[in-house]
Amino acid sequence: MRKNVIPGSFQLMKKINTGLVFDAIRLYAPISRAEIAKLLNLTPATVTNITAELLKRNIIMESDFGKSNGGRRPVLLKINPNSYYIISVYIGPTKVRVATINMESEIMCSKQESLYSNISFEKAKEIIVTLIREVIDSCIVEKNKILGIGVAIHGIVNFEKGIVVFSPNFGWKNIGLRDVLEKEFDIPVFIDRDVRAMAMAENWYGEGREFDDFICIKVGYGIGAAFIKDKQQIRGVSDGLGEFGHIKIKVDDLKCICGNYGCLENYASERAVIRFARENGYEDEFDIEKINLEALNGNKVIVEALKKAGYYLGLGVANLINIFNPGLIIVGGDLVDINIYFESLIESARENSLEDLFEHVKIKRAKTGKDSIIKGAGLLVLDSLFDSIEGEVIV
Amino acid sequence: MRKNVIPGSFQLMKKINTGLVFDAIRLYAPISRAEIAKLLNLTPATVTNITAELLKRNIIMESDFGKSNGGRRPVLLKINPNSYYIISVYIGPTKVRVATINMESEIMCSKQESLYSNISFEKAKEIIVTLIREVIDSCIVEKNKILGIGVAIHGIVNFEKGIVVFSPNFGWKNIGLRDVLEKEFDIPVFIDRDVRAMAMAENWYGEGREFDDFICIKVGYGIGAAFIKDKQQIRGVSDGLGEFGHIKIKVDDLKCICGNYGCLENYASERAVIRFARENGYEDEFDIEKINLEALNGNKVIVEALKKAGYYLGLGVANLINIFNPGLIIVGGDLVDINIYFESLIESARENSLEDLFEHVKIKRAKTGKDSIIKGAGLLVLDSLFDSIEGEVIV
DNA sequence: ATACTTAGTTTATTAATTAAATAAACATTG
DNA sequence: CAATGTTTATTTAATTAATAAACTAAGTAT
Repeated sequence: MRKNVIPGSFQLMKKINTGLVFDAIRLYAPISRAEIAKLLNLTPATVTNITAELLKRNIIMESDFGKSNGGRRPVLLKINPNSYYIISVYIGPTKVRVATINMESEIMCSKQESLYSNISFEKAKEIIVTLIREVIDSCIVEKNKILGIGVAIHGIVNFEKGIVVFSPNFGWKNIGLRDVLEKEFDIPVFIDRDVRAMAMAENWYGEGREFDDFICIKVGYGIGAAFIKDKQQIRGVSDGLGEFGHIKIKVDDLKCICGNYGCLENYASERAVIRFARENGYEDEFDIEKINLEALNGNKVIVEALKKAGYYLGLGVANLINIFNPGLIIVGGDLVDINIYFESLIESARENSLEDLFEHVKIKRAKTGKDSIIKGAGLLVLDSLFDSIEGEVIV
Repeated sequence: MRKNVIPGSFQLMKKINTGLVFDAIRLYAPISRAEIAKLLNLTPATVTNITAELLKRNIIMESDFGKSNGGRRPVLLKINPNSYYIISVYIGPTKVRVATINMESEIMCSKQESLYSNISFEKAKEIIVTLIREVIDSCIVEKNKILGIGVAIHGIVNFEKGIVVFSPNFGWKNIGLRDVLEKEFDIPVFIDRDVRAMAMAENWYGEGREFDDFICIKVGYGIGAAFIKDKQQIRGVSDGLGEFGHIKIKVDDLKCICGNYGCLENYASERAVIRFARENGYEDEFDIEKINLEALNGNKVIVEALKKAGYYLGLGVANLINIFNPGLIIVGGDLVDINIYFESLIESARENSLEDLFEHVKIKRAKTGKDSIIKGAGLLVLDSLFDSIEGEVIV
């Protein structure tokens, strides 16, 4: 039996158009009603109605007059940045960061705390809950202005069920994090994996702004991917989509932490760069900053290691291009910021993909920087703003 | 700027619901109005309205009474098989087949003709046009009952533009096949690649019937893939999605016809099986039937070649599983019908994918058999039945 | 000063779903 | 077996939200 059956209804119509208008303002503010109507193929009257409602709810505001185009001056609309707030949580492998962000994804205040390997969920929960309370208090946000809590976490997450399926660093398995936080704070909670949060940040504030569909890749200790289609996340049948680091690019080669052999992660991640360098006799301690420094200094072993890893990621990217014919691939992570790695990856992607397909794809570095994941976590909440079933919206 | 902006409107509402009702009848006929309403979350009144229109247009018909469930007996609806017809064309590497199919994708009559390598488009066009005329004549179809022409062709096709981008066997490049046929017959023409047609057949009449989303793989001389999401084809930014045969699974290994190295096609296609067998000293002439026979007879060289090729396809399939977390993968083609190959592929897919993801995927052989592509070509037309912009439908 | 443009709102209309009432046809039960 | 309740389907009226068209507002161009 089919699952995704959403019949046409007035609610749906309204939801679609309200969402489109909101998105148009998010993307192109300041923008006039007339422009929105043209952009979305809606009649001016419909735009007036919808914007009136958004204005009444304080979600948007009239900001200024635009320049006349030979007639009455347009009234420019924009998001009302501080009408509502979102609590963003990023649970990384070594620390947790909590922030209050506003409707324009600006960070109002932010606190963080260290985490350690194999920390129990109980302990971590206490830390997280405390940070959330602190952040709420320090921003003096009225509690009824908080739309919800968005959580990004490394590892495997089931968005629909709100469960942390597996968090390698902490050893957590099947933790019902959403329910815990919803019970604690009594507001809606959304949980997703880090790379998906990053993709959402790029979707609305980064390279993906002008695109409906793109692929986002995050290279770190491991490698993950997110797929955006029609500005929405695709999550796969069991919310497991995006284990891009575990595609096989070599047969029966190195064993991976996942138990299999020849996974891309072994050849293209930070782990891989370190291994390549070690194999060629580099003996110093190093982290990602050291690598970058050495690369800039022209250390041959490091340069070669970066080139090699970049080559392999390019191979993986080429596979995505050949399979999926995407228009945009966004790559993020510390390694990607190193030119040698990025250039090698581009060259390899070009070399290993079909020419006709490579011609149509743009490969870009993530634009949203250090805060992308925490901002993206918040966008999980914002994206649900017009999703409620009964036509009743959260706010 | 966003591209796929379809605002909510009455037209859209109607189109969605009419499409859903039609699809429900296609999939679950004979089915009553009440069941449709329950299935689709529509009110009985809406279903009455929509079915009344479909009845008036002769697209569906009332077939029989169902058993009472304690009240009035339901009236069962089904597709009116012979209300309209579709001309289906499959242009394979060595032959072209043309058929008339009815609304239930039954083949009413079918003719075929050989083609040869490097045949000019002019010659081929003449053959195809003649076959279409013959098929129309021999079925005594009133011309105004023909919905359109659906064409499936091997190689690279641009569905939107209706262009054959590249047909390796014939050496065709950028042929405007749709325009040629539309000018000739003055009815709508739709063109797509063979694997996508196959996917459509599986979508409505094969393993994909109960699924919204799946991946379809066709193994032949080469290897292609199609992606179905929400029962619709995904085609990629330049209609080039699905070059699954050209993902790299070995680094710097065998050169492929595409110019690159280490493509999956080199290790998992019919070509690969033949090469593996040759490498191990098998010298007879052989085609796919011979291979199957030898496999059944336990010829070790052939068996090993099949196992090896199956292993590699499984590796590619595992990559798809890891990347996309699909719920269903359908594999078709002559090789797949050979048990040794298929079993090896399943085992390899299991071995090379993440356990959590493999658990959620079903890997099935294509169910629609020899006629799948020609039927699928017709479904390209049927799927556009309610697509017209003005709310005016083709019929 | 007049005519024309563009922006945005208001009013009336329209399309299509939805709710509610009704009818048809059957099953169940005391 | 008559009365009652169910299920199926249609009809009617209500409702929703988009749309068309008229209109107001506020500008530019000549």
